[in-house]
Amino acid sequence: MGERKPKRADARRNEKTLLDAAAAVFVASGVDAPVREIAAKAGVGMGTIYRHFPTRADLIIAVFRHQVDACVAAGPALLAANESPFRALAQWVDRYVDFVVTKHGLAGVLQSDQAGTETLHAYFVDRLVPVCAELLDAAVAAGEIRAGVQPLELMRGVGNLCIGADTDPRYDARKLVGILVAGLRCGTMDA
Amino acid sequence: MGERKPKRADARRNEKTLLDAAAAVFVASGVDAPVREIAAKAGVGMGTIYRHFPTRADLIIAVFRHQVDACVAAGPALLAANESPFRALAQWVDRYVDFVVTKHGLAGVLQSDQAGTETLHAYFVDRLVPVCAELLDAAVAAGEIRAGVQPLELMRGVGNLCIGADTDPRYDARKLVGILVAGLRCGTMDA
DNA sequence: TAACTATACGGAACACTGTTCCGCTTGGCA
DNA sequence: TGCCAAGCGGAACAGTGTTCCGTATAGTTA
Repeated sequence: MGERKPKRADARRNEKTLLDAAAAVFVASGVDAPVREIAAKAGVGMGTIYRHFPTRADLIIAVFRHQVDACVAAGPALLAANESPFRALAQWVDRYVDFVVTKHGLAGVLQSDQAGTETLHAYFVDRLVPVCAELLDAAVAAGEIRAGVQPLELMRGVGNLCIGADTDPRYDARKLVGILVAGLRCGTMDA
Repeated sequence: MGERKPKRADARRNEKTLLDAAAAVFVASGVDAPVREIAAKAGVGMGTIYRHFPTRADLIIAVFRHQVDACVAAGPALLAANESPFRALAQWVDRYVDFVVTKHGLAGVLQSDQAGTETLHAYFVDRLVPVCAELLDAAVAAGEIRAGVQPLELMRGVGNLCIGADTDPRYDARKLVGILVAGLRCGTMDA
């Protein structure tokens, strides 16, 4: 598994053109830009875009795949480089937030329960949750944070906090995520 | 100010019918149910629904107005009833979360940057932020939480954390909000 | 080089949104 | 009873994501 059947030359060329165009449009108009805009930017018809990327979510995944991979790789690296697992976790979360916040509207698309988004959501979860789990477990084992927080919960919470950070300058997602992470240190809330 | 010009009898009747239908549909199909579905449920044409509620957001506001008012009223009450302003804040936030989480998709609509949602967003912010500010200030003044967190930030953060809580049983918004609130107690994060 | 075919392409068409428009109906009054 | 502004219904519009299918062509074979 892994190797794709070699496609026709024009198909390969179009796929790359589309990825470049999508990346450019995502930066310029946000991740929720119309598919037609991307097709137009690439100088390609609707059929072409949908044969290469069966759904909008697949295109988004393809564009951000490398950055997600980098984030996944950063987890163990931070854990190895830090004395404190908690600091590794905090830094990893910061890195993830930086990634999400700088892509206009990515956080919104990620959490939207619109049809067709399940693939995208699942991709991020599948890749990132295991890494988060590792960091979380290490921090718990070191006694630095409370136990009982699920990795999936934390990832979704962080992702959610990033929503709208790019459209409202009064809303500082990094700050709130910082507070959330700080909250992990305190014991269960005594309300 | 305050008193509306008296409308025709059928208009008043339709307005109430629409509110009831909308409330029912929101419960059954979520807050993002199609407008047509609400019109159908009310046995009314599209024109009628849009004359009474110029935009989807206005209808949502009308349906939830009472519950928002109740939440606004609860703020000062909790502050008066609690020895600790922090506990008042925590309880108030819990109450808000309960409200938002039990309305399918409300949190999502609230944060969506879709066109036409500004009114809805503005309504919630205008009503709730002052209350939040009061509680927040009191807790800061009592030295129970860190300073420097803006009321708007906290409200948006809490609202964001509620997104998707109704569609994924593995995601517990109340728990995460609890962690966020707990994070307010700790000093600035020492990453 | 010429023919042939699986592969790929373009873009019109579809289904579904929120919203607007306008001809028709009707409540309430003279 | 007759009038008409207020109100109504629902077709039509504009903007989504997605599908479909007739046409063009890359790559192979004669």
